[in-house]
Amino acid sequence: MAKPYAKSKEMTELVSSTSWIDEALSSQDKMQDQAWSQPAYDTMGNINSEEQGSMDEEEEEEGDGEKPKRRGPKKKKMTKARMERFRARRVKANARERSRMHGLNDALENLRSVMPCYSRTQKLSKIETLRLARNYIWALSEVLESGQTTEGKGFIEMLCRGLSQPTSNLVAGCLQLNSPAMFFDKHEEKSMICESAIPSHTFNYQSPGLPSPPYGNVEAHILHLKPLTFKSLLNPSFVSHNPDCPTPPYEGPLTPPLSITGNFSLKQNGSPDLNKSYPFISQYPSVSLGEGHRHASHIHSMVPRYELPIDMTYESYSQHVVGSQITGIFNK
DNA sequence: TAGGCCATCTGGTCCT
DNA sequence: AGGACCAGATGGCCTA
Repeated sequence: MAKPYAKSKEMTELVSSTSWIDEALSSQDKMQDQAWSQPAYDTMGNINSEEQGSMDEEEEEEGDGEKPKRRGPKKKKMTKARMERFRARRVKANARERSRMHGLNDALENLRSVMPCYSRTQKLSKIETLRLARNYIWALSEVLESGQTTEGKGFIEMLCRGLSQPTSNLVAGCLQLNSPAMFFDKHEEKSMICESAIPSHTFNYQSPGLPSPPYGNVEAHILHLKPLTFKSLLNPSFVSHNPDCPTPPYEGPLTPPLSITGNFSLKQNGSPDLNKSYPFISQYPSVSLGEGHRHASHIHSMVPRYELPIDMTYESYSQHVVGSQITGIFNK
């Protein structure tokens, strides 16, 4: 089952460290040195005559008089010098490729950080990040064009389209948790929460009969939604131990607000908004945008994208924010 | 143990 | 020639 990917400790340290590449390079060089120090074999598994004879000529006529002559450029034999050059090229190319992929991953991490549901410890997989990003853009477009609210099932449905069930749970859990009013406005929705017999710790965002992850029918995903159980959320062990915990405790500086122009703008000076002790913290402190962007900015700021402060559990959050509303329901 | 996800290596292709 | 990009192969890690 696809689960939000959590990097191992070593991997996290490796990525965050600046010295990883040197170490990786040196260790890989060592390994490759060992590999390359072995006698050179040709494609048939025979020891290369150049290695045996230690000739330094780079090109040599191939001495097989039996096989028919081949057209095209003659295949150069791998002399020692050519092998060394090839090895050096290969090592450099590998390093470049690693660097390129790290750049790609950095970009992906940036993308993750502006998703409506972000955690550094429990990351969306690459493919799910891209899918969620696509949905996010689409959902925001819908909000802008049709005036649809971001605080409703419709918004969550748009976000969850095509996502795997675990990711849908994650996103829905995040957004529902931070938009409690959404599910307490209507009587029937209260009933759904109270009546849903939900096993253990998972968000019951599943749709019975739905193809298992990864990517079942989109409509099935969103049309069979049930709200999460706040009961499970209120269990501290759920927050601290459960791998499905939607947003682990906030653990770092806020992610930069997304500029409407498509650039990521980062407030250089501490924003008063960031220093406030919110029960949960908006990711988008007010930014100065042009008149034309005002509406878009407003819409964007409405997107329920929050992370819990580090010292706040879901329980304390729920008690603090939802208060008697939830308590009353659970006491039934 | 299978499956998902990942990083890395590698060879091919295209471009400068 | 060398760099960027890509896709396939491989093996490690993690979880159900």
